[in-house]
Amino acid sequence: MADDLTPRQREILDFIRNTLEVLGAPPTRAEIAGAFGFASHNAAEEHLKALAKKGAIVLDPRSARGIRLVEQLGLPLIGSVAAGSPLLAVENQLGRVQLAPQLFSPRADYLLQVRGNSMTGAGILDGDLLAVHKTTEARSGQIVVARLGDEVTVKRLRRRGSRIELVAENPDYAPIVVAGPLAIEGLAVGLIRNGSAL
Amino acid sequence: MADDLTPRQREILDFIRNTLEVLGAPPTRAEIAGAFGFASHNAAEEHLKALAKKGAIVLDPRSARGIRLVEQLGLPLIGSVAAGSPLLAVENQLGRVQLAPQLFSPRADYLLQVRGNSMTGAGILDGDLLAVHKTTEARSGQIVVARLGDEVTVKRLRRRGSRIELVAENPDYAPIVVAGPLAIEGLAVGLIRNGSAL
DNA sequence: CCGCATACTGTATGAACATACAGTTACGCA
DNA sequence: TGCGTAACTGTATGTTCATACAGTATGCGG
Repeated sequence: MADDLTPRQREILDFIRNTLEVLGAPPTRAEIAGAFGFASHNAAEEHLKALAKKGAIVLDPRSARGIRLVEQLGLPLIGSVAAGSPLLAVENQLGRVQLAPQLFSPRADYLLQVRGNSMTGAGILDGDLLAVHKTTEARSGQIVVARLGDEVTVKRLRRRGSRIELVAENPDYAPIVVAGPLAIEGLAVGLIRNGSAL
Repeated sequence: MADDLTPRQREILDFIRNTLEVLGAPPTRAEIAGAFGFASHNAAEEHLKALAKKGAIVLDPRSARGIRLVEQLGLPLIGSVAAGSPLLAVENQLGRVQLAPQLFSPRADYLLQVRGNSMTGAGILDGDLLAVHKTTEARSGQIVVARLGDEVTVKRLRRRGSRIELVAENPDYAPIVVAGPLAIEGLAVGLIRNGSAL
Protein backbone atom coordinates (compact mmCIF):
# COMPACT_ATOMS: atom_id res chain seq x y z
CA MET A 1 0.00 0.00 0.00
CA ALA A 2 2.95 2.28 0.60
CA ASP A 3 4.47 1.41 -2.75
CA ASP A 4 1.79 2.45 -5.21
CA LEU A 5 2.71 6.11 -5.09
CA THR A 6 2.25 8.36 -8.09
CA PRO A 7 5.43 9.89 -9.55
CA ARG A 8 4.49 13.24 -8.06
CA GLN A 9 3.91 11.73 -4.64
CA ARG A 10 7.27 10.02 -4.87
CA GLU A 11 8.88 13.40 -5.56
CA ILE A 12 7.17 14.88 -2.53
CA LEU A 13 8.38 11.98 -0.40
CA ASP A 14 11.93 12.47 -1.67
CA PHE A 15 11.71 16.14 -0.82
CA ILE A 16 10.66 15.28 2.73
CA ARG A 17 13.57 12.86 3.02
CA ASN A 18 15.95 15.49 1.70
CA THR A 19 14.65 18.24 3.97
CA LEU A 20 15.00 15.92 6.92
CA GLU A 21 18.65 15.36 6.05
CA VAL A 22 19.57 18.90 5.09
CA LEU A 23 17.48 20.83 7.59
CA GLY A 24 17.26 18.31 10.41
CA ALA A 25 13.49 18.64 10.55
CA PRO A 26 10.56 17.81 8.27
CA PRO A 27 9.31 20.58 5.94
CA THR A 28 6.22 22.71 6.44
CA ARG A 29 3.42 22.80 3.86
CA ALA A 30 4.68 26.18 2.73
CA GLU A 31 8.22 24.89 2.24
CA ILE A 32 6.96 22.01 0.11
CA ALA A 33 4.81 24.38 -1.93
CA GLY A 34 7.77 26.72 -2.34
CA ALA A 35 10.13 23.98 -3.45
CA PHE A 36 7.72 22.70 -6.11
CA GLY A 37 6.45 26.08 -7.19
CA PHE A 38 2.90 25.54 -5.96
CA ALA A 39 0.93 28.74 -5.65
CA SER A 40 -1.15 27.20 -2.90
CA HIS A 41 0.20 25.32 0.09
CA ASN A 42 -3.00 23.35 0.02
CA ALA A 43 -1.50 21.38 -2.85
CA ALA A 44 1.19 20.26 -0.42
CA GLU A 45 -1.43 19.47 2.20
CA GLU A 46 -3.27 17.19 -0.19
CA HIS A 47 -0.12 15.39 -1.24
CA LEU A 48 0.66 14.79 2.41
CA LYS A 49 -2.81 13.42 3.00
CA ALA A 50 -2.41 11.09 0.04
CA LEU A 51 0.99 9.93 1.33
CA ALA A 52 -0.48 9.39 4.78
CA LYS A 53 -3.42 7.42 3.39
CA LYS A 54 -1.01 5.22 1.46
CA GLY A 55 1.01 4.63 4.61
CA ALA A 56 4.25 6.29 3.53
CA ILE A 57 4.13 8.96 6.24
CA VAL A 58 2.34 9.62 9.50
CA LEU A 59 0.96 13.07 10.16
CA ASP A 60 1.06 14.49 13.66
CA PRO A 61 -2.15 16.56 13.88
CA ARG A 62 -1.79 20.30 14.41
CA SER A 63 1.92 19.97 15.01
CA ALA A 64 4.29 22.22 13.10
CA ARG A 65 6.47 20.09 10.82
CA GLY A 66 4.53 17.09 12.09
CA ILE A 67 5.50 14.75 9.27
CA ARG A 68 7.10 11.43 10.08
CA LEU A 69 8.53 8.96 7.60
CA VAL A 70 7.15 5.50 8.31
CA GLU A 71 10.39 3.99 6.95
CA GLN A 72 12.35 5.40 9.85
CA LEU A 73 9.71 4.92 12.50
CA GLY A 74 10.99 1.69 14.01
CA LEU A 75 9.54 0.05 17.11
CA PRO A 76 9.30 1.62 20.54
CA LEU A 77 11.64 0.00 23.04
CA ILE A 78 10.05 -0.46 26.44
CA GLY A 79 12.34 -0.65 29.44
CA SER A 80 11.28 -1.25 33.01
CA VAL A 81 7.62 -0.47 33.44
CA ALA A 82 6.64 2.06 36.08
CA ALA A 83 3.98 0.76 38.46
CA GLY A 84 0.48 1.61 37.35
CA SER A 85 1.53 3.20 34.06
CA PRO A 86 0.40 1.90 30.69
CA LEU A 87 3.04 -0.30 29.11
CA LEU A 88 3.49 2.00 26.14
CA ALA A 89 3.57 5.22 28.17
CA VAL A 90 6.28 7.61 27.04
CA GLU A 91 8.10 7.39 30.38
CA ASN A 92 8.61 3.68 29.83
CA GLN A 93 10.13 4.11 26.39
CA LEU A 94 13.89 3.88 26.18
CA GLY A 95 13.82 4.97 22.56
CA ARG A 96 13.09 3.42 19.22
CA VAL A 97 14.74 0.60 17.38
CA GLN A 98 15.00 0.81 13.63
CA LEU A 99 13.26 -2.39 12.69
CA ALA A 100 10.50 -3.41 10.33
CA PRO A 101 7.50 -4.58 12.39
CA GLN A 102 6.64 -7.01 9.57
CA LEU A 103 9.84 -8.90 10.29
CA PHE A 104 7.73 -10.86 12.75
CA SER A 105 4.46 -12.63 12.34
CA PRO A 106 2.05 -11.50 13.58
CA ARG A 107 3.44 -8.01 13.32
CA ALA A 108 5.47 -6.76 16.31
CA ASP A 109 4.11 -3.63 17.95
CA TYR A 110 6.92 -2.95 20.38
CA LEU A 111 10.05 -4.37 21.93
CA LEU A 112 10.24 -5.20 25.62
CA GLN A 113 13.57 -5.38 27.37
CA VAL A 114 13.47 -8.59 29.39
CA ARG A 115 14.63 -8.48 33.01
CA GLY A 116 15.48 -11.57 35.02
CA ASN A 117 16.18 -15.19 34.18
CA SER A 118 12.76 -16.76 34.53
CA MET A 119 12.60 -17.67 30.82
CA THR A 120 16.14 -18.84 30.15
CA GLY A 121 14.80 -22.33 29.38
CA ALA A 122 13.02 -20.85 26.37
CA GLY A 123 16.21 -19.07 25.30
CA ILE A 124 15.04 -15.70 26.57
CA LEU A 125 17.90 -14.18 28.53
CA ASP A 126 18.25 -11.17 30.79
CA GLY A 127 18.56 -8.05 28.65
CA ASP A 128 17.06 -9.56 25.51
CA LEU A 129 14.60 -7.53 23.52
CA LEU A 130 11.33 -9.36 23.15
CA ALA A 131 9.25 -8.46 20.11
CA VAL A 132 5.66 -8.24 21.25
CA HIS A 133 2.43 -8.26 19.29
CA LYS A 134 -0.19 -6.27 21.10
CA THR A 135 -3.23 -8.44 21.76
CA THR A 136 -5.38 -9.58 24.67
CA GLU A 137 -5.95 -13.05 23.30
CA ALA A 138 -3.54 -15.93 23.65
CA ARG A 139 -3.73 -19.68 23.41
CA SER A 140 -2.37 -22.15 25.91
CA GLY A 141 1.32 -22.76 25.36
CA GLN A 142 2.11 -19.35 23.97
CA ILE A 143 4.59 -16.98 25.60
CA VAL A 144 2.80 -13.85 26.69
CA VAL A 145 3.42 -10.48 28.25
CA ALA A 146 1.00 -10.32 31.16
CA ARG A 147 0.15 -7.80 33.77
CA LEU A 148 -0.57 -9.03 37.29
CA GLY A 149 -1.71 -6.02 39.23
CA ASP A 150 1.21 -3.60 38.90
CA GLU A 151 3.70 -6.20 37.71
CA VAL A 152 4.48 -6.84 34.06
CA THR A 153 5.91 -10.28 33.40
CA VAL A 154 6.86 -12.57 30.53
CA LYS A 155 5.73 -16.18 30.97
CA ARG A 156 4.29 -19.15 29.12
CA LEU A 157 0.52 -19.34 29.34
CA ARG A 158 -1.05 -22.65 30.40
CA ARG A 159 -4.75 -23.41 30.61
CA ARG A 160 -5.50 -26.53 32.61
CA GLY A 161 -9.24 -26.87 32.46
CA SER A 162 -10.52 -23.70 34.07
CA ARG A 163 -7.22 -23.02 35.83
CA ILE A 164 -4.85 -20.51 34.24
CA GLU A 165 -1.13 -20.68 34.93
CA LEU A 166 1.82 -18.48 34.04
CA VAL A 167 4.76 -20.85 33.77
CA ALA A 168 8.40 -19.84 33.93
CA GLU A 169 10.94 -21.70 31.84
CA ASN A 170 13.39 -22.10 34.67
CA PRO A 171 13.23 -24.75 37.42
CA ASP A 172 14.10 -22.10 40.01
CA TYR A 173 10.74 -20.41 39.45
CA ALA A 174 7.42 -21.92 40.47
CA PRO A 175 4.38 -21.59 38.20
CA ILE A 176 2.02 -18.78 39.07
CA VAL A 177 -1.60 -19.84 39.36
CA VAL A 178 -3.66 -16.90 38.33
CA ALA A 179 -6.20 -15.87 40.91
CA GLY A 180 -6.61 -12.11 40.67
CA PRO A 181 -7.11 -10.05 37.56
CA LEU A 182 -4.97 -11.20 34.65
CA ALA A 183 -4.46 -8.82 31.78
CA ILE A 184 -2.66 -10.14 28.76
CA GLU A 185 -0.75 -7.28 27.20
CA GLY A 186 0.69 -9.08 24.25
CA LEU A 187 2.12 -12.10 22.58
CA ALA A 188 5.83 -12.80 22.15
CA VAL A 189 6.50 -12.98 18.41
CA GLY A 190 10.27 -12.67 18.26
CA LEU A 191 13.52 -11.91 20.01
CA ILE A 192 16.49 -9.63 19.47
CA ARG A 193 19.73 -10.08 21.31
CA ASN A 194 22.33 -7.36 21.33
CA GLY A 195 25.82 -8.49 20.39
CA SER A 196 27.27 -7.38 23.71
CA ALA A 197 24.85 -9.70 25.52
CA LEU A 198 25.94 -12.79 23.60
CA MET B 1 33.12 27.17 24.06
CA ALA B 2 30.54 24.50 23.36
CA ASP B 3 31.69 22.39 26.28
CA ASP B 4 31.25 24.70 29.25
CA LEU B 5 27.56 24.06 29.54
CA THR B 6 25.79 24.20 32.88
CA PRO B 7 24.22 20.94 34.09
CA ARG B 8 20.79 22.29 33.29
CA GLN B 9 21.83 23.31 29.80
CA ARG B 10 23.25 19.85 29.26
CA GLU B 11 19.89 18.39 30.26
CA ILE B 12 18.14 20.62 27.75
CA LEU B 13 20.59 19.58 25.06
CA ASP B 14 19.98 15.92 25.88
CA PHE B 15 16.27 16.49 25.65
CA ILE B 16 16.68 18.02 22.20
CA ARG B 17 18.78 15.05 21.13
CA ASN B 18 16.16 12.67 22.49
CA THR B 19 13.25 14.47 20.88
CA LEU B 20 15.10 14.42 17.58
CA GLU B 21 15.45 10.68 17.84
CA VAL B 22 12.03 9.84 19.22
CA LEU B 23 9.94 12.38 17.36
CA GLY B 24 12.04 12.86 14.23
CA ALA B 25 12.01 16.63 14.67
CA PRO B 26 13.41 19.13 17.18
CA PRO B 27 11.12 20.18 20.06
CA THR B 28 9.20 23.43 20.34
CA ARG B 29 9.73 25.79 23.27
CA ALA B 30 6.46 24.60 24.74
CA GLU B 31 7.50 20.96 24.50
CA ILE B 32 10.75 21.69 26.31
CA ALA B 33 8.91 23.64 29.00
CA GLY B 34 6.41 20.82 29.35
CA ALA B 35 9.06 18.14 29.67
CA PHE B 36 10.91 20.05 32.39
CA GLY B 37 7.84 21.35 34.16
CA PHE B 38 8.52 25.00 33.37
CA ALA B 39 5.49 27.19 33.86
CA SER B 40 6.80 29.59 31.24
CA HIS B 41 8.09 28.58 27.84
CA ASN B 42 10.32 31.61 28.06
CA ALA B 43 12.54 29.54 30.34
CA ALA B 44 13.05 27.20 27.39
CA GLU B 45 13.69 30.13 25.10
CA GLU B 46 16.44 31.43 27.34
CA HIS B 47 18.08 28.04 27.62
CA LEU B 48 18.07 27.79 23.85
CA LYS B 49 19.65 31.21 23.55
CA ALA B 50 22.34 30.21 26.02
CA LEU B 51 23.00 26.99 24.10
CA ALA B 52 23.16 28.93 20.85
CA LYS B 53 25.58 31.49 22.33
CA LYS B 54 27.81 28.67 23.52
CA GLY B 55 27.77 27.13 20.08
CA ALA B 56 25.98 23.89 20.94
CA ILE B 57 22.99 24.58 18.72
CA VAL B 58 22.02 26.88 15.89
CA LEU B 59 18.63 28.56 15.97
CA ASP B 60 16.72 29.09 12.75
CA PRO B 61 14.92 32.40 13.33
CA ARG B 62 11.13 32.38 13.33
CA SER B 63 11.05 28.80 12.16
CA ALA B 64 8.90 26.30 14.04
CA ARG B 65 11.14 23.67 15.61
CA GLY B 66 14.09 25.60 14.18
CA ILE B 67 16.72 24.05 16.43
CA ARG B 68 19.76 22.40 14.90
CA LEU B 69 22.41 20.48 16.76
CA VAL B 70 25.83 21.71 15.79
CA GLU B 71 27.26 18.24 16.48
CA GLN B 72 25.35 16.81 13.56
CA LEU B 73 25.83 19.79 11.31
CA GLY B 74 29.04 18.63 9.67
CA LEU B 75 31.12 20.63 7.23
CA PRO B 76 29.92 21.86 3.86
CA LEU B 77 31.62 20.05 1.00
CA ILE B 78 32.53 22.39 -1.84
CA GLY B 79 32.87 20.88 -5.29
CA SER B 80 33.84 22.72 -8.44
CA VAL B 81 33.40 26.43 -7.99
CA ALA B 82 31.22 28.24 -10.49
CA ALA B 83 32.92 31.30 -12.02
CA GLY B 84 32.19 34.49 -10.13
CA SER B 85 30.24 32.82 -7.34
CA PRO B 86 31.29 32.97 -3.72
CA LEU B 87 33.11 29.83 -2.67
CA LEU B 88 30.50 28.89 -0.08
CA ALA B 89 27.49 29.60 -2.31
CA VAL B 90 24.83 26.94 -2.06
CA GLU B 91 25.23 25.98 -5.72
CA ASN B 92 28.83 24.99 -5.06
CA GLN B 93 27.97 22.72 -2.16
CA LEU B 94 27.93 19.02 -2.88
CA GLY B 95 26.51 18.29 0.55
CA ARG B 96 27.73 18.05 4.08
CA VAL B 97 30.23 15.74 5.64
CA GLN B 98 29.66 14.59 9.21
CA LEU B 99 32.90 15.73 10.76
CA ALA B 100 33.89 17.71 13.82
CA PRO B 101 35.45 21.02 12.70
CA GLN B 102 37.64 20.93 15.83
CA LEU B 103 39.37 17.86 14.45
CA PHE B 104 41.67 20.34 12.75
CA SER B 105 43.61 23.24 14.13
CA PRO B 106 42.77 25.95 13.46
CA ARG B 107 39.17 24.83 13.06
CA ALA B 108 38.09 23.75 9.58
CA ASP B 109 35.23 25.75 8.10
CA TYR B 110 34.61 23.71 4.99
CA LEU B 111 35.96 20.94 2.80
CA LEU B 112 37.13 21.60 -0.74
CA GLN B 113 37.28 18.80 -3.24
CA VAL B 114 40.68 19.10 -4.92
CA ARG B 115 40.85 18.89 -8.70
CA GLY B 116 44.06 18.29 -10.63
CA ASN B 117 47.53 17.11 -9.74
CA SER B 118 49.33 20.37 -9.06
CA MET B 119 49.89 19.54 -5.38
CA THR B 120 50.76 15.85 -5.57
CA GLY B 121 54.22 16.66 -4.20
CA ALA B 122 52.57 17.75 -0.96
CA GLY B 123 50.51 14.57 -0.85
CA ILE B 124 47.36 16.28 -2.04
CA LEU B 125 45.87 14.15 -4.79
CA ASP B 126 43.09 14.61 -7.27
CA GLY B 127 39.76 14.03 -5.52
CA ASP B 128 41.04 14.60 -2.01
CA LEU B 129 38.98 16.67 0.37
CA LEU B 130 40.97 19.58 1.69
CA ALA B 131 39.92 20.90 5.08
CA VAL B 132 40.04 24.67 4.88
CA HIS B 133 40.07 27.30 7.60
CA LYS B 134 38.43 30.46 6.35
CA THR B 135 40.84 33.37 6.65
CA THR B 136 42.39 36.06 4.50
CA GLU B 137 45.75 35.98 6.22
CA ALA B 138 48.48 33.49 5.50
CA ARG B 139 52.22 33.29 6.06
CA SER B 140 54.81 32.36 3.49
CA GLY B 141 55.14 28.60 3.13
CA GLN B 142 51.55 27.80 4.00
CA ILE B 143 49.21 26.02 1.62
CA VAL B 144 46.33 28.30 0.78
CA VAL B 145 43.09 28.37 -1.15
CA ALA B 146 43.38 31.43 -3.34
CA ARG B 147 41.19 33.11 -5.85
CA LEU B 148 42.81 34.57 -8.96
CA GLY B 149 40.09 36.40 -10.81
CA ASP B 150 37.47 33.71 -11.42
CA GLU B 151 39.75 30.79 -10.66
CA VAL B 152 39.99 29.09 -7.31
CA THR B 153 43.24 27.25 -6.76
CA VAL B 154 45.18 25.42 -4.06
CA LYS B 155 48.87 26.32 -3.89
CA ARG B 156 51.73 27.00 -1.53
CA LEU B 157 52.18 30.68 -0.75
CA ARG B 158 55.68 32.17 -1.12
CA ARG B 159 56.67 35.71 -0.32
CA ARG B 160 60.03 36.64 -1.80
CA GLY B 161 60.59 40.20 -0.70
CA SER B 162 57.69 42.11 -2.18
CA ARG B 163 56.96 39.43 -4.76
CA ILE B 164 54.16 36.98 -4.02
CA GLU B 165 54.15 33.54 -5.63
CA LEU B 166 51.71 30.66 -5.70
CA VAL B 167 53.85 27.56 -6.02
CA ALA B 168 52.61 24.17 -7.17
CA GLU B 169 54.10 21.04 -5.65
CA ASN B 170 54.60 19.34 -8.96
CA PRO B 171 57.50 19.95 -11.39
CA ASP B 172 55.06 20.00 -14.30
CA TYR B 173 53.53 23.22 -13.02
CA ALA B 174 55.37 26.53 -13.05
CA PRO B 175 55.02 28.94 -10.11
CA ILE B 176 52.48 31.69 -10.58
CA VAL B 177 53.80 35.15 -9.87
CA VAL B 178 50.91 37.14 -8.55
CA ALA B 179 50.29 40.30 -10.52
CA GLY B 180 46.56 40.98 -10.45
CA PRO B 181 44.27 40.88 -7.48
CA LEU B 182 44.97 38.00 -5.11
CA ALA B 183 42.29 36.99 -2.68
CA ILE B 184 43.19 34.41 -0.10
CA GLU B 185 40.08 32.43 0.70
CA GLY B 186 41.47 30.15 3.31
CA LEU B 187 44.22 28.07 4.79
CA ALA B 188 44.65 24.34 4.32
CA VAL B 189 44.42 22.75 7.75
CA GLY B 190 43.86 19.10 6.92
CA LEU B 191 43.07 16.47 4.36
CA ILE B 192 40.56 13.68 3.95
CA ARG B 193 40.99 10.97 1.40
CA ASN B 194 38.13 8.70 0.55
CA GLY B 195 38.94 5.00 0.68
CA SER B 196 38.05 4.48 -2.96
CA ALA B 197 40.65 7.08 -3.97
CA LEU B 198 43.49 5.30 -2.18
C1' DC C 1 -20.20 10.32 -21.28
C1' DC C 2 -20.10 10.22 -16.25
C1' DG C 3 -17.81 9.61 -12.06
C1' DC C 4 -13.60 9.53 -9.71
C1' DA C 5 -8.78 10.38 -8.72
C1' DT C 6 -4.82 13.39 -9.32
C1' DA C 7 -3.05 17.77 -9.22
C1' DC C 8 -3.51 21.81 -8.58
C1' DT C 9 -5.37 27.64 -7.43
C1' DG C 10 -7.32 30.76 -4.04
C1' DT C 11 -9.04 32.01 0.39
C1' DA C 12 -9.80 31.71 5.24
C1' DT C 13 -9.31 30.62 10.18
C1' DG C 14 -7.62 29.22 14.49
C1' DA C 15 -4.06 27.04 16.92
C1' DA C 16 0.79 26.44 17.33
C1' DC C 17 5.17 28.77 17.81
C1' DA C 18 8.92 31.97 18.31
C1' DT C 19 10.25 35.65 20.84
C1' DA C 20 10.39 40.12 23.27
C1' DC C 21 9.93 42.51 27.83
C1' DA C 22 9.41 43.01 32.83
C1' DG C 23 10.08 40.71 37.08
C1' DT C 24 11.94 37.37 40.93
C1' DT C 25 15.22 34.30 43.44
C1' DA C 26 19.57 32.28 44.27
C1' DC C 27 24.53 31.96 43.89
C1' DG C 28 29.34 32.89 43.01
C1' DC C 29 32.79 36.58 42.44
C1' DA C 30 35.43 40.80 43.40
C1' DT D 1 27.98 44.73 49.55
C1' DG D 2 27.01 44.86 45.04
C1' DC D 3 27.13 42.99 40.32
C1' DG D 4 26.64 39.54 36.93
C1' DT D 5 24.78 35.15 35.57
C1' DA D 6 21.68 31.23 35.79
C1' DA D 7 17.18 29.83 36.15
C1' DC D 8 13.18 30.70 36.27
C1' DT D 9 7.49 33.11 36.34
C1' DG D 10 4.10 35.78 33.88
C1' DT D 11 2.40 38.27 30.01
C1' DA D 12 2.02 39.74 25.37
C1' DT D 13 2.43 40.01 20.31
C1' DG D 14 2.70 38.73 15.74
C1' DT D 15 4.00 35.37 12.56
C1' DT D 16 4.11 30.65 11.12
C1' DC D 17 1.59 26.59 10.26
C1' DA D 18 -1.88 23.16 9.79
C1' DT D 19 -5.96 22.51 7.73
C1' DA D 20 -10.74 23.13 6.02
C1' DC D 21 -13.67 24.57 2.03
C1' DA D 22 -14.77 25.96 -2.68
C1' DG D 23 -13.13 25.77 -7.27
C1' DT D 24 -10.72 24.29 -11.99
C1' DA D 25 -8.40 21.20 -15.39
C1' DT D 26 -6.93 16.63 -16.93
C1' DG D 27 -6.94 11.87 -17.64
C1' DC D 28 -8.65 7.20 -16.89
C1' DG D 29 -11.91 3.30 -16.24
C1' DG D 30 -16.54 1.78 -16.89
